[in-house]
Amino acid sequence: MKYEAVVIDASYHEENDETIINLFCRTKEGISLTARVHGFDPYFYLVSPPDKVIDELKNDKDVKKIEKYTLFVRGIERECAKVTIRYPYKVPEYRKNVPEGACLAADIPFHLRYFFDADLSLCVEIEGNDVDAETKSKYTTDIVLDVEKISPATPFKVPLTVFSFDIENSIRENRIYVISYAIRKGNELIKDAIWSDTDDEREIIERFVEVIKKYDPDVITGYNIGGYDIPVLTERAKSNGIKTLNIGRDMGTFSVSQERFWRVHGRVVIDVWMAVKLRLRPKQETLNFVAKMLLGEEKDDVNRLKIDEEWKNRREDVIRYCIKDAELALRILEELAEINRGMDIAAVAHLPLDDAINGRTSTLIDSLLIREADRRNIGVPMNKYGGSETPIEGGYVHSIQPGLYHWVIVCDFKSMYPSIIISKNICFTTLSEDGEIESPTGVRFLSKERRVGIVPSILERLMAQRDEFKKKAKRAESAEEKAYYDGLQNAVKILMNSFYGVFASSFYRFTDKKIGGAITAFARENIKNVIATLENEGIKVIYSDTDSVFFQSPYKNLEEAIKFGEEVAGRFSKEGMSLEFERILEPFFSHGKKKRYVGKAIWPKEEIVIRGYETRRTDAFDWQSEALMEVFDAILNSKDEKELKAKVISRAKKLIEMTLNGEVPIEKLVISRSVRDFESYKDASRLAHVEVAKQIMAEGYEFIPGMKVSWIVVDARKTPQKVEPYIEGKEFRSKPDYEYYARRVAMTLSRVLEVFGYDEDSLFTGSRQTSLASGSLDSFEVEEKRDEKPQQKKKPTLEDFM
DNA sequence: GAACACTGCTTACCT
DNA sequence: ACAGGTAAGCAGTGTTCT
Repeated sequence: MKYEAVVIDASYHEENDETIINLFCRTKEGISLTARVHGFDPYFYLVSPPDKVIDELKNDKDVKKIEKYTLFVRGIERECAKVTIRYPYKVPEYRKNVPEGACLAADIPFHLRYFFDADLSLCVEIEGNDVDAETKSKYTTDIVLDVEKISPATPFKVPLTVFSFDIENSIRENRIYVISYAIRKGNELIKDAIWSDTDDEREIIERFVEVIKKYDPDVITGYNIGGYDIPVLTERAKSNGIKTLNIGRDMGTFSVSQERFWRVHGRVVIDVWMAVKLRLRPKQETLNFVAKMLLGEEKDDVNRLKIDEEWKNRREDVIRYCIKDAELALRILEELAEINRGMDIAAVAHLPLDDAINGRTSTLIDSLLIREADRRNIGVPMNKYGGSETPIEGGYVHSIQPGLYHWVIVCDFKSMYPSIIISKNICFTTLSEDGEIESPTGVRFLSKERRVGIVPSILERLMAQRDEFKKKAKRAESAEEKAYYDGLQNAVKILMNSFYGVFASSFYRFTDKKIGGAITAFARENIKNVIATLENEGIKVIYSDTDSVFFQSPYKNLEEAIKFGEEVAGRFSKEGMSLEFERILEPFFSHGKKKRYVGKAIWPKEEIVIRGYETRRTDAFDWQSEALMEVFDAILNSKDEKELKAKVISRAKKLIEMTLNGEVPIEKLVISRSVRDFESYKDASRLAHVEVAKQIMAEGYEFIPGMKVSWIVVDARKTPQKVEPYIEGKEFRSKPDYEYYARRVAMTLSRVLEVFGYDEDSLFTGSRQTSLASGSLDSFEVEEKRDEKPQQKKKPTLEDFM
């Protein structure tokens, strides 16, 4: 029988003195399948090993084979020994006895080592034989095969079974009352809950395990399961004398890898909270807040703080509430398309789904790079941990003069760092003192003619692949097909842009700081050259950040501005570097600080573009963001200075006055911030957000490091300022410090408004402004900005507005 | 003693 | 355990002005 399937997760285990690799799959037909691979042994390389070492290894009963290889290591060909051993778990023992740098490829997870060597990808074609009944009983999948033949298959999509769960347990004694679940299987949504009339906890857990076995899900998910539900389940199973919680497809249990990352063989564990944090960046991260925001639905009304009484008095409601939680988490995950995204990354990085979703960025790069290195007999060094080096210099950011500008053209280099790597042949395999390509840092790389770097060639391939997917998306005949290719091209883009980061990191196996430094140096040189050239032509360059350049169009009409933008973009696109004409902003405003601007895009589509400002920040309170937004609206839409002033000054004053008078809904004053592990702070005792986290824990609410907490400032005159937690659904009784809030609003608005002084010429010209005497506009004075070093100015105070 | 300047720590953002 | 560059708020400390 031949199966086409996606590899959900891969693991290995010992069986009768043999290491077996398990590939846990879901087939095209929707069958769950375990493919068992026999006969693959772990190995590593030793660089120029002394004869003595080889002799020792030859006599080692755990060493199966020693072969000679010539590998390219640190710039030259070296004699190496490939050492094949019996057990994967023994590899660390061998590598720790070898001097640094003399051991290669001894830190690659064994299941990935196999994946790379067999050149597999997310989608595979498997042929094999059914195993005997006894072996089959060790797995939960529909089919268990011993693999005869396996090969990569062209990517396809398979609907996965996703299992979301939620636990309600007693606060007093930790005991589990109910476990609910919501399962997506095809188009079906199955919802139910497990509890016991006699409150037999062991029975609840055992029935939960049965449900997992029955539905055999590919993904286990839930809201905050990593920090809460899984630890509770694991602990309660232990307390009940359950030896292994057979959740895995190999009947294994959860294991924790690095702090809060849970894994279980055969399934992908996804914490919806993590996905939400990453994709949505919401102001608050509670399930209720996110569900409301994303699905327009709220949780049922059960008081979790009084769960013991609730369970006694309104059991049905608690069960319903619990089911709803599991369902909401599932639907949020679907809304975020997190699994699809993971499948796309896995497909282009050629990894099992779990490694693509829960793995590190370096794993994605490893997957491409190690295969290519092996093909070309290039030694694969190990990652080097510890040792923090001096950071390399990053991107160039052009300082920005405060003001309102018109007809601003934005261009940016497409995939700038990957383009530089390709065009300058930057790679650890081309790094050489007698290279012909010299970076501004003085580091040299060999020309393509002498040696094509493996990183540049991989990136070139990815670029071509991305173009191909883009073409297919364009030609797609259905919306579904278009979305499919669009997902893949986006995954390739993410992958390409991840290369620079790992090469600039201090621990990655192929990293050399000289490489990362050379990339950014070329980038700075390039963008500075664009800026200088434009300025020489008399074009006013307004701003630039890393790979983008904002400049004023000499033409104040759409048709000619577009033509000009296209002309500039075309002119600076060369040597594989493509400058793209991104948009026209009319008008464009900044108060003179880098990474903060706002503009009205009029081409290619109409939209408001805001970067950096409080409206983008999750730690600003809504009232502050909304007030600033009103000001931006006025700035972007006023016909002239008079209209702007008429609109905005009195309105700003009014908003601040309202704040001072407490005429603000309390929920618009909520401030939220993330809180790390308490131990990680230098001095946690005076940080408002940390105090809030401690307080909500003391009140019995869930808090897990990394979570956002919310509060309201009630007295800012005290040091440290006095704050109180703000908890949804709980009435806030204290009085906010309205003066504090008014001052914060005043600060935010004045930063922007002080750009507009009384000098009529300076307004709406976008030209550099001259210093203005403050006049009847209260404190909205404008100061001259000179190059990099802005002068210190007097802080505007609340009184300035009154 | 209030006001201010400056530093260190912290978070979130931009590319 | 993918990078660096940047703004801004708060606490603490030292300095200056009143």
